[in-house]
Amino acid sequence: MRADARRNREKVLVAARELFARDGEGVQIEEIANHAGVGIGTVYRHFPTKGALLTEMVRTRFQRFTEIALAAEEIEDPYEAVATLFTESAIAVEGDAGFQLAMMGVEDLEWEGIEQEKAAFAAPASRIIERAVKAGAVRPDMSVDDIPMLMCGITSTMYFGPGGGEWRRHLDLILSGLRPN
Amino acid sequence: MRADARRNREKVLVAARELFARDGEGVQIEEIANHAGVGIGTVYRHFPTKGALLTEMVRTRFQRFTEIALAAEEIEDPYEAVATLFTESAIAVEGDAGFQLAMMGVEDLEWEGIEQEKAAFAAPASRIIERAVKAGAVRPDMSVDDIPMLMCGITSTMYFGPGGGEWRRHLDLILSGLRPN
DNA sequence: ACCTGAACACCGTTCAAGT
DNA sequence: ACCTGAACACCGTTCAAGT
Repeated sequence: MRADARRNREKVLVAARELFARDGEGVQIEEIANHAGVGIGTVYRHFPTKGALLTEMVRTRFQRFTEIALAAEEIEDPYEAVATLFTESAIAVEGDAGFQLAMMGVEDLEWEGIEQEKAAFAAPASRIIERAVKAGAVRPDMSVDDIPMLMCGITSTMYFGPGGGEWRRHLDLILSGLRPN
Repeated sequence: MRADARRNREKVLVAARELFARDGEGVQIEEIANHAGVGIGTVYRHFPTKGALLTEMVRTRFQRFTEIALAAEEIEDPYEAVATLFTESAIAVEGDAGFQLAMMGVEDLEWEGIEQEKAAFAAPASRIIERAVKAGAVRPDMSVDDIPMLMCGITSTMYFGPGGGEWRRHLDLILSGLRPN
């Protein structure tokens, strides 16, 4: 790839990241192109469809969840590790439409190497859950597979209520639902 | 309103109900018009925008939740009444994109008399919650206002997993999160 | 009054012309 | 090789002509 092409690709990504975080799926390609200082054609040269560009955003966001899981794993208390995993992920999602799509869309979006990235998240996340199960800090039937589903539910609720902060209560209810008994 | 106009309006609603339940927000106005056997202009004569037509669908769906709440109120066991309210609502939502929008969109959609309809739902629903709280069957801080939020979360999760039936587990976790302690 | 569908606007996408 | 933006396609919406 030519140096200027690489630079343009990067400019598109930066612009898309910013506008997408602010405006969500609604951003127009032309707006992204203007903001990046390139023509629309250039955006399409690097990302064949709008969906492909969004997918690239989601891919980047996704890695952040893995970092959060790795950090949460360091927490001593088994239950606190689980609670932190959920809470930190939710905070990352809050106010960034890019993250929200990442959370709501994980099930349908596809990209090269998605399996590895899912596995990279699942590894620390399973260890956190398993430890909490063994310690009796969460229901014995809890599994990693519950995480995306529950996070999707919490995310879907982020614009609820006046301040939009009701998701904290939602999270609270979920966490209490994960406790044993 | 002229008799033929009224008939046309009804035909549009029937067509919209069917196609909207099947295909969700994606249905095209032209498709609805064809299916109803009228011109596009007629659809627009009765519903000024696509959003207005969708809102009308949601409004109809919404009343169903009130019926469910009234039926659930008849259940003797205070906890079962709460569980049934959630479960029946979720079943109604499942597989009908119209209901799903009703659930996901309650917070932003607006229509004439929405307050009364919300109140009509809130009345039996609060009685159910209050009774369960007094009986110690759910957390003492549970309120009617939690219902739309939680149902929105469950709905957002309806296409998860292979069969799309994982929402039952989600509901299970939520219900267990609602128990006292 | 109400119905109809050609025409317009908007936005995602393509591609011929340019460097 | 890569960039550009005029042109095309699609779909929501309008409105002049018809009954």
